[in-house]
Amino acid sequence: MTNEDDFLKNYDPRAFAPVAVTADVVALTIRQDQLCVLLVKRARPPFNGLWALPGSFLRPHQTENGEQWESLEQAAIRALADKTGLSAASVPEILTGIHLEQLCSYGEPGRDPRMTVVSVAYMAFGPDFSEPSAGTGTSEACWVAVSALNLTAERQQAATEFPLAFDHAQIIYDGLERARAKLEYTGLATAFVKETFTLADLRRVYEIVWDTKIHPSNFARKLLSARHLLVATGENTSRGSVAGGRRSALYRRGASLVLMPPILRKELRHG
Amino acid sequence: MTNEDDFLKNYDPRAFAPVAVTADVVALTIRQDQLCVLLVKRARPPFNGLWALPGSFLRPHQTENGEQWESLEQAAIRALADKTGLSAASVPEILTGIHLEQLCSYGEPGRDPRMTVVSVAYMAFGPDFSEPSAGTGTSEACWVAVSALNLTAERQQAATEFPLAFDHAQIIYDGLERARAKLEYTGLATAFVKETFTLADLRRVYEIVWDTKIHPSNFARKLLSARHLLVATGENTSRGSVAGGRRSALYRRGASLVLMPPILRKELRHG
DNA sequence: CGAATAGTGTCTGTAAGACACTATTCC
DNA sequence: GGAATAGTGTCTTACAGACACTATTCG
Repeated sequence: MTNEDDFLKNYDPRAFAPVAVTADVVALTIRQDQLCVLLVKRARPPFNGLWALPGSFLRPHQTENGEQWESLEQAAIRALADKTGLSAASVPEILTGIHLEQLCSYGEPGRDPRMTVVSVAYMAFGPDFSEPSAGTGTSEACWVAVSALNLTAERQQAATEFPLAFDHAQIIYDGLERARAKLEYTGLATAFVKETFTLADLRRVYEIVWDTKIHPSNFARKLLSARHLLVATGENTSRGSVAGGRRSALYRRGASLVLMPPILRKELRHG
Repeated sequence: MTNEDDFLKNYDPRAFAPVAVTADVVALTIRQDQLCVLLVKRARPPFNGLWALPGSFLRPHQTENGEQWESLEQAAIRALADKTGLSAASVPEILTGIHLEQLCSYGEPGRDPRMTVVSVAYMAFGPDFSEPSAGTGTSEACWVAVSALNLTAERQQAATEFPLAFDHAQIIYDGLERARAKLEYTGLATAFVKETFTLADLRRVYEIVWDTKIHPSNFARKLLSARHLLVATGENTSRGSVAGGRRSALYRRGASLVLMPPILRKELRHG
């Protein structure tokens, strides 16, 4: 393959017009009975002062073998770490118990006024990220209830306290749809709770993300009938709720991530 | 916002190290009772002589307002048109009745030996694309039965007549999974058949994509019970099959794209 | 004890899968 | 007529949703 070798030696990557790639993260968690997304307040143009998803340009870093590029997923993790004031050292730590997955890519011309930017959006689900604090290029970072974003069915925003930069309203909208859909047929809800949890904890996740009430006993029957989704620890909670009540059994994530048969949202049933 | 304006005026996009973005298309259709994917044979390095998905670098084109970049979707359509010998003029035409959707993005360092390349993969589903012919940079283009690719569960290839370039084995594997999954809960099967079709045509799509047998009458009951998925045209086929048989009713896609309740694949039922 | 929560048992309606049976149509 | 396909009717089983009832636990 000397042909291939010659070709590569003479290849000039800068012959192409520049495109930039970013990894943006839609991080979701549940706080105070509300579904919240992690946002940062931009401290520089473009969209200075508006709110945005934590994101980062895909970039090379130095290794002993010279310049080495990071993967999209690494860039997403770095965005989550940088912009929330977590040290790079704690990256493996914040990933413990945090579920990261790719959402979608966005590349409409003009979505970034600087140049053509393709953003690969990721989703992060977690029970409790550490308290955010502003990172480079941002003046603030906080968890914002998604209801406060006033997202419309057209994936835009109505008047809000948190105006979003770029096309991030659209990305967050898509991310929420993904999260709601995945609760139906996967064990994603377990990503929102701590390592051990009760069925009531899980039910609360569904009720908050879907904004519905769910019948407790049927819910328990359904989740426990899915094989290898939940594993009983044999332990119980140390006490009932403040208002009284029996102590409930504790569970842990099982080997399976699929919820079969699925729980279908009422509004979607019957097409 | 003069601050923003100043910032943009002085912004140099070439300050960033180069990344390239491509749109690659996993085009699927059914030919001769086989699920087939569109592949091109590369006629230049890298991976000269190996098979690849039709793809194209995201690039600017000239308009009356100067340089304007295309969207990811436009690049995907262009890849489908260019590399299959269809003229650019026929692009709207080939899109008639072809369903295009984004699959996933791939950006592992080293996946392209030339430079860092992020590929945004799209899926295209159609009843019958026009006959492919080699485009720029390719020596051949044809529909290859996915079974001939010998894809393994690890998203690699076993020995095959069609060795794939880059990480395209992985992309195709992911695309097939997506297609199989979407048959369960959407009307995607209608994208594989002509504008009017019989229930047997649809059933054949399921049987080929899932590689299973499906009970005809239960299948019909299921699809007809999904509201607004199919619309009876009132017409029948002009004749039965070669071997005899009653004439069957013809249907058209309805307004709905969701199949609710879903048809679950046997191997996935019960978790 | 009374209120609140966890968990079990049971009934009912819906629908999936299986299959028998009728209706056509080609050869 | 015989084979093949389209479409209908019905039986059985499984399970979702509803709800009554028991078991705990806190104040």
